[in-house]
Amino acid sequence: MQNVLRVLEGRWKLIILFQLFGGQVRRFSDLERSIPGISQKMLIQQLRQLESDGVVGRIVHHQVPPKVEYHLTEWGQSLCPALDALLLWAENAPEEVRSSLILDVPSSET
Amino acid sequence: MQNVLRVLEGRWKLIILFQLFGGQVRRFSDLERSIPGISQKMLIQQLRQLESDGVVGRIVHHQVPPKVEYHLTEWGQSLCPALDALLLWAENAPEEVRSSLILDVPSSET
DNA sequence: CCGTATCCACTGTGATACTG
DNA sequence: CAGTATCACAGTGGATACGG
Repeated sequence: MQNVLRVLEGRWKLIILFQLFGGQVRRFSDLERSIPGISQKMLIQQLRQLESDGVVGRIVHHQVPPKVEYHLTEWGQSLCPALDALLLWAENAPEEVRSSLILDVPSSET
Repeated sequence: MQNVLRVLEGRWKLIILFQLFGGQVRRFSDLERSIPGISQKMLIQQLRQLESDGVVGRIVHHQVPPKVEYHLTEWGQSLCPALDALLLWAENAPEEVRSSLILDVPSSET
């Protein structure tokens, strides 16, 4: 049990999983763009861990330029109900938590 | 969203939450005993964070000996469906993940 | 019983630069 | 585009001892 929960540990794991929610197939650069604040290193690291834990699958298309796609495995898919419940829970969060103390305002140009 | 998910980050958060599942009211020492491997420091630290994030409530009974009880707040209760789904997911985990590489065999006595 | 304080090691995370 | 390598740092986590 503890063992299994550790699969989800890591700052970006759940966020990544949400991106793959519902059977989506996403490219590396796609994920990178969709998750503000994540670095390539963290993205690849967490993906690799999820992959080796059997939650995420990885498909390499041998092309130029390279193209790699990620998706939920079957077991990963079975996480979706939990993800869904989590989403619902997060939406009901009190304001103090939502805004937290974390203010990252990436001033997008001018 | 990211902000809200961070409430659940931390090695013992989910495990603690599972102990409080379904409206249980548990004492400090009770929790400590129920979670093998956790230290007092970690238990109190994670409890305090959960408390200040509004997930867990704390009730002090001014007695000798002291008695403090923890429980889920209303918002914490609304996490239960997710916890439930997570439990179901964990039970469907492939064997490789369940056994993982973590073998902690605390040789008891002798 | 329920914490707090301190010390210390480790590992998770992040910025940056580089490669196939 | 996708990924690796390195370095540096902060926070987490663990052991132990002490206090109300």
